[in-house]
Amino acid sequence: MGMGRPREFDAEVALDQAMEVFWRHGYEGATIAQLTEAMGINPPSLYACFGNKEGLLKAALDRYTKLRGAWMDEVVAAPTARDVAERMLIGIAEKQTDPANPPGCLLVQGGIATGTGSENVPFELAARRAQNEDQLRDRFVRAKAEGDLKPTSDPAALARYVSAVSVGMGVMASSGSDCEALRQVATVAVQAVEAQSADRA
Amino acid sequence: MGMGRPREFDAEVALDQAMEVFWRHGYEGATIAQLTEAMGINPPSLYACFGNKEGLLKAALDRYTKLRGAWMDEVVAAPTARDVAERMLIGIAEKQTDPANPPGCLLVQGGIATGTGSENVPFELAARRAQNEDQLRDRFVRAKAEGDLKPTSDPAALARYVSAVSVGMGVMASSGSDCEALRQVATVAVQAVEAQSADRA
DNA sequence: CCAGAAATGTAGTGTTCACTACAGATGTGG
DNA sequence: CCACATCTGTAGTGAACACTACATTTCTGG
Repeated sequence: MGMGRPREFDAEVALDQAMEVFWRHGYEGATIAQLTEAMGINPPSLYACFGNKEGLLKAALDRYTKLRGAWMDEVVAAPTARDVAERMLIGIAEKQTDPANPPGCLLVQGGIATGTGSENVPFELAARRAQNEDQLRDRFVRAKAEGDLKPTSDPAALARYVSAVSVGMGVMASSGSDCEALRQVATVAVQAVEAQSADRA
Repeated sequence: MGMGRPREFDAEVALDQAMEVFWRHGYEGATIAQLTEAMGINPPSLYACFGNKEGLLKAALDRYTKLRGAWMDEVVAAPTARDVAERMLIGIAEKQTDPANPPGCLLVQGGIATGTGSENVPFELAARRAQNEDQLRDRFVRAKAEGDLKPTSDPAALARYVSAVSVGMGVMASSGSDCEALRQVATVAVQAVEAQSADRA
């Protein structure tokens, strides 16, 4: 009894291509047509190999986390907690803007869908968030002028930081974190602003 | 020449309902059927009043930012930069987990689509992110045991914090922020971890 | 009370989507 | 070389989607 016709494509190479599509367009924004084209195969091959669209995503996530797992191991190998945080966050800044990859993180971006015809919606949302950031920056500029923030502080960077933490908390909340968890994040986050504040008189 | 039949629904009330649907399901995840049902109107009324789905989203965003604008005014009225940050971030922790509203922030959640049949994808992504957080927490527990972090520090909260900042940076990157902007955020963020570190010997 | 203007409800339209039936191709074991 | 198992390409399938034609209703101005 024969073993059947062998597969004509490399599953790992195909997964890399699928990962890129999910990364760039999100789970729902990625269509089977886009995926099969990027993977260089036809729909029946995709379904025979990965079950369905969600199975393909999970396989791509496995590959993604495996690739990043090696990097995370390096991160936690840093000598101090401070250095761990620095290595991780600075590394993320570089990785997530590396033109070799789609921007952002698959684990976040995968949930952001930009189906054909509504690619501008994410930018519309980003523009609204930027308004908040501007308002914060103006306030921090004033704080610096008043001597409330250190002369060496960067009000724009601080505003961006608070805005980024807010966004992170928003994603956490939407995936089920409770108020206490968010409050813990907020409490820690405030300490960075405190570190930029002038000493009390 | 008559003025036509008057509208039978209140546009602002309908917008509130639409905002809730976009907030809960994201832009693409929200279907016209869901929107019209929540708004208590039929599709032709929706299109006559708001143009199309994207027009409805923008109107809902306008209403959302208007509602939050009042709150942001209170936030920036705090006496110091530190208090501004605290008021904002603690307030967000409470608002985004308030059961009266969908979880998270419309300005972020609007871009996260969970169309019918794939509601579990965001949780799948969240679970993968939680793995990273666990790894960080373990590392920070060790750091505390080694005396690297202060005895009063909370390793789990620190890990959640670093994870939240990472997510926020991911969203920023995906909406166009460059490496330098992210690096600024990272640099500020590290200072909160530094504040929890024991003094150098 | 009547003519015109605008909103409403019903019932679709064409398109796109994830997914699959089917026939042919290509391999292995006996 | 033959029976069988598995992959491949073509060509669809039904369902869901955003959006709309149309007839009807409800109002205003004269």
